[in-house]
Amino acid sequence: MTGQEIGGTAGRDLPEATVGRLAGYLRALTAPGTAASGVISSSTLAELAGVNAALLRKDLSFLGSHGTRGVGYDIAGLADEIRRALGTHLASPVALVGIGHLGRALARYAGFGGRGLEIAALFDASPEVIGTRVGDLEVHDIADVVPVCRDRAITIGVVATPEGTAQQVTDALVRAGVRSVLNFAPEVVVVPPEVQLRRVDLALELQILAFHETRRSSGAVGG
Amino acid sequence: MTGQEIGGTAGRDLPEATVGRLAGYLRALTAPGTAASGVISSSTLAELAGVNAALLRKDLSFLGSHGTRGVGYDIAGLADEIRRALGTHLASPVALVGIGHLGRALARYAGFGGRGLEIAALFDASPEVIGTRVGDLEVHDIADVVPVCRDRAITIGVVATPEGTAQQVTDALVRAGVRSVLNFAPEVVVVPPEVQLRRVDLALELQILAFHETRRSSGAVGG
DNA sequence: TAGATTGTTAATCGATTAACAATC
DNA sequence: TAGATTGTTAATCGATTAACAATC
Repeated sequence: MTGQEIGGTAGRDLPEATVGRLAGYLRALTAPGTAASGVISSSTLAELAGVNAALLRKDLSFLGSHGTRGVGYDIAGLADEIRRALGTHLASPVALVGIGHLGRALARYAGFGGRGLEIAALFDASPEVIGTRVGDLEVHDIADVVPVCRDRAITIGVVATPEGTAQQVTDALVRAGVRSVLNFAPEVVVVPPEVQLRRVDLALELQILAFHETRRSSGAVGG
Repeated sequence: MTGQEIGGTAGRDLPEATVGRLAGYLRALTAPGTAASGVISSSTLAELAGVNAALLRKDLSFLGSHGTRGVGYDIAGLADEIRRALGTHLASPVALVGIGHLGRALARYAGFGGRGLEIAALFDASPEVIGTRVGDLEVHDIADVVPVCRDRAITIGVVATPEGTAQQVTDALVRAGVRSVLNFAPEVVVVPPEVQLRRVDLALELQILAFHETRRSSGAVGG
């Protein structure tokens, strides 16, 4: 799992944490408030992205990116380099399972397009939802997940179903050829070793926040 | 920022990462599939929670928790210890701003109750939404955020509004006395130093997943 | 006692930061 | 040249893991 340099192509082997931040840099670079051309210094961009400038430079150095000493980074060029590194030009098709409120929020989320992601198929188990449309897409029966995903060459799946269903939904996605799963259900899901799994627990972040808040109000720490 | 032991009370000074996992242990301990009484070993619980057993024992050691060597941990007793450490018995009131799909998903999220969190007030800016009800709660005008939050002693806020509004909504929450903010909008938000801020970027997790997926399918690493 | 499992130490790993030589 | 800013090194920090003595 340590740095394997492959074929001399720079920017292949990015630390996990760097990948997560690069998206933030790209967002800052392309935000309405940022000039589209010209140069930007690491300290300015770092402030826009909310990180330390040394960390930003370190992250960019993984891309083999080269700014100009004494000057800064070319805005358009840097944006292109990050896009290339993240593969945002490839528009990976994504299957979204569970068309409740969270699923709809994700389906309509505007930010996907520019980030190399395209919601390509929607699935649900409820007869009232199957056959309806959300935006441009029709909601399919989860029972059809295998043919639909195969047909659209979908390899990424998002599980936004109610608690208790995540494992079977994930199993179905894996049978359909999905190799990466993002699970929003607050359950442990098991996948074969060749399948990548990430989890987002919406309540957890809030719980962590509440923990610190409670600690403060009970006077545990000064300041 | 290094371990300050305060007043001899065990479990006060938990590493950030430990706090996040404790919630997962509690969930596993209280899941339907787990016995409610008896003992459980660190390796069994670790598997249920999806973590390494040594890490689990280390996390629990921060609580001053004491299992029984050669036996394991008392299930009910451990659950209580974790609840106490996380403060889940305190039911912190939370204000939720932005009653779109994401906001509704959060408002109805069943998992909050048992986790020390209570959505106590809803706010939106849209006249069509203000005055409607979601579950037991009426949606208030965001303009009323100060009196409503003060009245209900709310110190935690969740921002689930469309892009471009997060900063002003956060400012309003801070004016209303909120000291911890969870921001779901994919923007950098600035808060006074005494206010705690966390961010969740829903698209980011998917983008990270897609990055690894793309890497694999382009043959960058052997599998 | 023998077997099992904790609690803790020490080693490892990865991520962040400060500092500064290189260089535009 | 003088000033500015990168790219990189070394120091630091925190989190994870393996190993094992303690002990039930």
